[in-house]
Amino acid sequence: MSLQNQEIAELLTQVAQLLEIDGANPFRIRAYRNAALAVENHPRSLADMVRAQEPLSQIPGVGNDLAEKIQEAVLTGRLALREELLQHLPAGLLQLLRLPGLGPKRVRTLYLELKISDLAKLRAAVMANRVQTLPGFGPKLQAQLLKALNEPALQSSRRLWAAVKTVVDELTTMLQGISSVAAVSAAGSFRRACETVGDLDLLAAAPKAAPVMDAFVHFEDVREIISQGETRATVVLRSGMQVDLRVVPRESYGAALQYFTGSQAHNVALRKLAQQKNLKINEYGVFRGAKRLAGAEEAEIYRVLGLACPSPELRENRGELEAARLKTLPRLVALNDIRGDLHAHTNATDGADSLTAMADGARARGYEYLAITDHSQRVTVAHGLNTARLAHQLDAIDRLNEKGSGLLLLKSMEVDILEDGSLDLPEAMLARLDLTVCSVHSKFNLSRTAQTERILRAMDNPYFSILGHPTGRLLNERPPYDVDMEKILPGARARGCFLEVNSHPARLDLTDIYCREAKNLGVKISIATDAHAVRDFAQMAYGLNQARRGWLEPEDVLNTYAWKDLKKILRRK
DNA sequence: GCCGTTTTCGGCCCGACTGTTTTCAGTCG
Repeated sequence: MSLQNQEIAELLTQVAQLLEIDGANPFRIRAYRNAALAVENHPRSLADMVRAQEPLSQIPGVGNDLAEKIQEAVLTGRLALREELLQHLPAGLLQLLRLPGLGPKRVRTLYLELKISDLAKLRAAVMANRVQTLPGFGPKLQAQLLKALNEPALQSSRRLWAAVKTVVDELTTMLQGISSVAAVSAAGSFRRACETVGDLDLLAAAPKAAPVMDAFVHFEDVREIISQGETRATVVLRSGMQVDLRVVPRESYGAALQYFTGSQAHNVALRKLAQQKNLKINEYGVFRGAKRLAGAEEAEIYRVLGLACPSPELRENRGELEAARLKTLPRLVALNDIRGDLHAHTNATDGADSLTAMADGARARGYEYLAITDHSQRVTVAHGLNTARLAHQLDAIDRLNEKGSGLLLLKSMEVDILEDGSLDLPEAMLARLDLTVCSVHSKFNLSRTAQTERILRAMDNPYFSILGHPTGRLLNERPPYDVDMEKILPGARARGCFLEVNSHPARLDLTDIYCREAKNLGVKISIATDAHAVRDFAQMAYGLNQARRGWLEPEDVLNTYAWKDLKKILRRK
């Protein structure tokens, strides 16, 4: 199996880190880092491009030399340069780089002066008090290293966006309560609506930073202050989450918000663009010489560069700057475009609420329709419906619809895709449904080929409508099953099938990259909550995040259509 | 190592904070 883009990016990053410890030309190192970012964010599989003999040097940041190295990585799974570097720089040094306070220079010093090549040797040297006497080290740094070695949990773990949202709401409310604060926002990966967030970045506008910083570091939930300067502070909350706050004057708020929202790759590209126009961007504004051209509002920053303002979700340097220049940015799908939910369970299987309660909940959200998609028989742990119980439910739905409450209940089921690719419901029953959500709930560990064929075979069934949670992953818990999305998407296209973005905060598959690929192929997406209770309907926001990161517009999303139109879209030829 | 509507050579995004220093290097985002 050939390397994924992320694995190629990881190899390039490792080379950059090793070159850095080696003391190589900083600009050469940057070239490897830039290339790693470009590869990681590239919408197409580089392995496919190599196979199709498409030139990799068309990717910005990848020149002839790196194109050759990437090709080597794809074809052999290895990089000769990386292995040469590892001849004289042990791989354990890369672990040392992850400790806060240790960068390439200090790691190099540790290795050259004390032959420290891994975490265990570092611990021994720290315990023997030998680190604090090295040049560039001191007692405080040594103590900090010991602490980090003793608390591996401090090494950053990423949290679900939905979990961070709670913290953001709390902290922004607290900061907004300070009378001098003119504006507050989360920035960074949270604002870009990434599926997980590492450190949380917050930004506030106030004429004087000191009172805001003071309130922040004394917030009741703060466990530890990592650093505190005049305008920036970093704390760790009791939950272990690290939060950075930056305070700027109101006239710089837009520039700071742009800057701290990132992504890094987006900002680097934006600054290069500014340079070409003889402008300088920093977190205080856009400047020509000493003259500030913009700063108070984020959109101004883009405007003075001749760009439309891309939504934060798009800022990954995946073509949004080009689209901003051409004024062709997408009109991203939003909550008020959503007309219904196409994946929901009731207490007939593993849901918590009754059919009528779910219908009432959907109506309360202003939806036009709700598909009831209880599990099929095979999912015994969820008490899946057999033919008789499903028939009973369909009759109940008919009776509710006849009452005409303003909400249309769609007859559906989350039908299991069995190992051989057949569907877990007889054809006569499938024929009674308005649509189906078909999902894999077993045999996650099939080979990539077998798993892909299993799903494509299921899609051959004319009653297959939507592939539910397409990769089966649970963020921070379970990896996706091995499936070739580069085959599934065109396969769905050819068969008139659709894919789901599952809005459960830990699922969120389809991922952003594949949402975009689906859009490009003309495969429409269902953004669905997989609600197991009325309260879960609120999860729609999380699925929307992912869809927006994937550049989806209302017309790309099944459940933005009125039922009379959706019915036609779903119809198989 | 990449890149070019001033350049095929000579640049390369920018600033805050800390600790180790004695004016600043290293780290981080």
